[in-house]
Amino acid sequence: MTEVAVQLLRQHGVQVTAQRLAIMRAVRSRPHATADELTDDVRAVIGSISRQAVYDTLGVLVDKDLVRRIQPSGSAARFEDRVGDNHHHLICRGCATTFDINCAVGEVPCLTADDDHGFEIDEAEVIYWGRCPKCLQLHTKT
Amino acid sequence: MTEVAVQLLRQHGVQVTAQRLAIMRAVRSRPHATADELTDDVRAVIGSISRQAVYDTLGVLVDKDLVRRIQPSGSAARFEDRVGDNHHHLICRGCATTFDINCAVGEVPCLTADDDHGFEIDEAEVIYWGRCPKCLQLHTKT
DNA sequence: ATCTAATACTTGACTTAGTCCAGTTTGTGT
DNA sequence: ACACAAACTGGACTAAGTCAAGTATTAGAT
Repeated sequence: MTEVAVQLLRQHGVQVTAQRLAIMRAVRSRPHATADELTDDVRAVIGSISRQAVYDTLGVLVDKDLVRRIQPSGSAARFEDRVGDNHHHLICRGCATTFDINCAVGEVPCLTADDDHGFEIDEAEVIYWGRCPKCLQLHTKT
Repeated sequence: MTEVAVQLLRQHGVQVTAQRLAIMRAVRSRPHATADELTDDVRAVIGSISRQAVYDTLGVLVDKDLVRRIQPSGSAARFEDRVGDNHHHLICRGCATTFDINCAVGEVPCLTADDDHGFEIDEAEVIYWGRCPKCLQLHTKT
């Protein structure tokens, strides 16, 4: 029985390499990590990898919709393997902690703009900004 | 009669300087511009300005809610002076052209997450991604 | 009108995130 | 096992933004 990651890659016509598998596992085990954090994780497992391989692979995975890239203000891009369910994100302005949020109103109302200006829209990205409980305490708001 | 920009700054307890006024006018006259583009615009008007002054000023203006910062994937931060009305954005994946979009469902449904994880949420940012008519033509999709 | 303290601006070095490119290595179908 | 396409490495480079020290400007008090 072949690992699921291997199958996923094959299914999408992508060559299977040690680096790619390690990156996929890293994304899975630490959602919302930056490319740098993933690089560290991968190095801890397979010894070494070039920065370029990490960026290339993440690019390929995003392209094949095996991984989703989110890019919040003021921080590097983050990656997650939860794809295809149109969920959103809640990010702390203080510490950048990120949570997944299910689509707000049950259906997918956020997916339809009132005027599409002739665009072919393929995604509606929603980010909720605020402060997590921990950061609220620190900035003593009386 | 004092210019509106001057009044706005004074009202928010911010010193009025030639640089700040020029930046505010630039943001007003070219919405969704990057810091670099604004720098160029300002230089064209008042001769010269340091990069730092531009970043500082934009930071102050964003802080005082006189300007809003948006940070789309794969491009530098962009700024606009339309604030306080919770509108969203439609961005072309091809050329980064950006349009304002009024809140999708009339009310503000996008502002409430189904589970706030104890966060104090202050903003829901929505970005619609797609391809503008021009870019659709180029990538001949038959 | 002048002075002064606080605020803002300039310059230049630095950092972080990411890309480009040339050369080497590895995966996969035959 | 072979060959070639695809992927990886290493190093230089770029873009966006920040830091810090010194100089100039603003705005309120005299």
